[in-house]
Amino acid sequence: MSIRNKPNGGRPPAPLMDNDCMRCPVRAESLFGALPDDVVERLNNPSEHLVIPAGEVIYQENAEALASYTLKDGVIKLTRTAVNGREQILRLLTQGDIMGVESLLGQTYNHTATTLTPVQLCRLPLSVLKRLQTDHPTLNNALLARWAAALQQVETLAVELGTKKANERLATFLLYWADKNGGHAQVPLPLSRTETGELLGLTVETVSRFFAEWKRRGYVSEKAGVLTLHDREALNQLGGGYTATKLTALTGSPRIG
Amino acid sequence: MSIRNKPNGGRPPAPLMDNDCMRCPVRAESLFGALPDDVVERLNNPSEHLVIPAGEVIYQENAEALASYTLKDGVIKLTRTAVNGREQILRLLTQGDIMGVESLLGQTYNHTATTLTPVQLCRLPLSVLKRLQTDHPTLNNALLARWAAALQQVETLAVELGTKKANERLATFLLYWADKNGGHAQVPLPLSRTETGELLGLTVETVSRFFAEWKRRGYVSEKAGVLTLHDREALNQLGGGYTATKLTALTGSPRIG
DNA sequence: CGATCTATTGATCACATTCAAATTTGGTGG
DNA sequence: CCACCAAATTTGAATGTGATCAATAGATCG
Repeated sequence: MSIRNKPNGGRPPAPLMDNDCMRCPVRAESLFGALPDDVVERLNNPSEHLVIPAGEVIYQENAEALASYTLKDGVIKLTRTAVNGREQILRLLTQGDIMGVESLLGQTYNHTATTLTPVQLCRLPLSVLKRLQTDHPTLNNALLARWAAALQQVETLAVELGTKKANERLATFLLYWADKNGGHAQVPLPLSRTETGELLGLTVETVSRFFAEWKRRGYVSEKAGVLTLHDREALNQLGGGYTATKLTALTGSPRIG
Repeated sequence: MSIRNKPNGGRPPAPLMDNDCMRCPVRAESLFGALPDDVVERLNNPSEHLVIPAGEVIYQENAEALASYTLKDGVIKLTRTAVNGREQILRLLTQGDIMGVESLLGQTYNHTATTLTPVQLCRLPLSVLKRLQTDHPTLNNALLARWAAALQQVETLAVELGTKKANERLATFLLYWADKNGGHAQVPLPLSRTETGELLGLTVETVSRFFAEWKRRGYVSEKAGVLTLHDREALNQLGGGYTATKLTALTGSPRIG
């Protein structure tokens, strides 16, 4: 079984889902951490729980937006396609992240969302979200915090793309990804070489070459889609140092209930 | 007098400022388009009007945030500095844009804000903005729309940086900038060659070379900091076509008053 | 007018892409 | 369990692009 077929990129799976938002394991960190219990109670009906295999497209850039989603387990990439046809991965979503909310302000999705691992999603029709937003203005605080975090992430990506060389970008990304997944030396890497290139503005071959070199040097190793970082310091020096993004925006997200 | 010393990059200056938010020429398009008249009325005291020459830093990345700003006239760049010391311009602000609001969710500014032309600003202490946000939840809608627009912009930048070549990025940028400034053939370009490079992830020399070549070919000309586009089609083909960003998010911003 | 900063141009070099081929991996069914 | 296939990865060689280094020309401001 490939890494891409392991839920949550190989991490311990979230507890089994039922259709009860109240008992949702990601509720606290999700958007609805901001909503009172009785409101979340009534969410049961409209929201819909989905289990989707790896490699599926959840929605397409520019398609009419019908729903937003909360990612309960697994990894999803958000991409945009340039005029020349090349793809750019803009964000990688993991447990607790939301997507498709941008259509609150437009009619269409801004990205294509594709599963990189099997995924558990909670689907919320936009109509419901819009009503919630009207009825509970505090929800906007949570949305604002999410938007701010997304902006931070994409800004960081733009700085990487605009100021660093191939090996620096790749090294920084590996450290970032390990950090994001608990900071352990072992980390599932659900991105193919091609996808890693699409994130970092590089070709498959370039990505592959640096991986190969770093394996030779003993900086990293890889087995069954799980990456092991043996020499963070070496990568750190290559990447020019990785500093965790300020996440105050998210951790400080309001809990009203 | 260089272009950088012309307010608003050489465009007709905004009407003379007084300290009256009610008569502010950018109020409708500004954040406070969302606020009722009587509330804006009371803004007179706390908000402060500033006139600042070109080349000044308004605030620094990571500095403690004390105020947010509305840009009434002129051009400002928002930059972040990478670990290796190289700068990345993330956004260019023009009339009606706001900045420094990210500190609502953190303690510090996320960017360094530098004037590219003389500038007229409206400074609003964060304490006031926070109070407004609490008292008028609808303000969050306007903030959300701004944040969404900013995210769109930076995502577009990331796609440019990640998927396009030097000449494509530069061509696209020129078309974008002309479009943003009313779509006329003549456009003030308040960026130095170095700064253009810092926006597009290129060196001064590379930027200069393409400008030179395109001048030779008659695609563009330049005089006193004003760029003239003679052959948009040529640039369009180079850049792979420029499509205006969806701005529904902004144009649809709620007006409550 | 002279000093200083910015832009241009040229020559060389390093990096990353491209094109092509070989190899490995993971999944399939015998 | 092994053989086989398709897809992904790795590796090599050649090319092209953009960076770097260096020198000149031009603009701006006191």
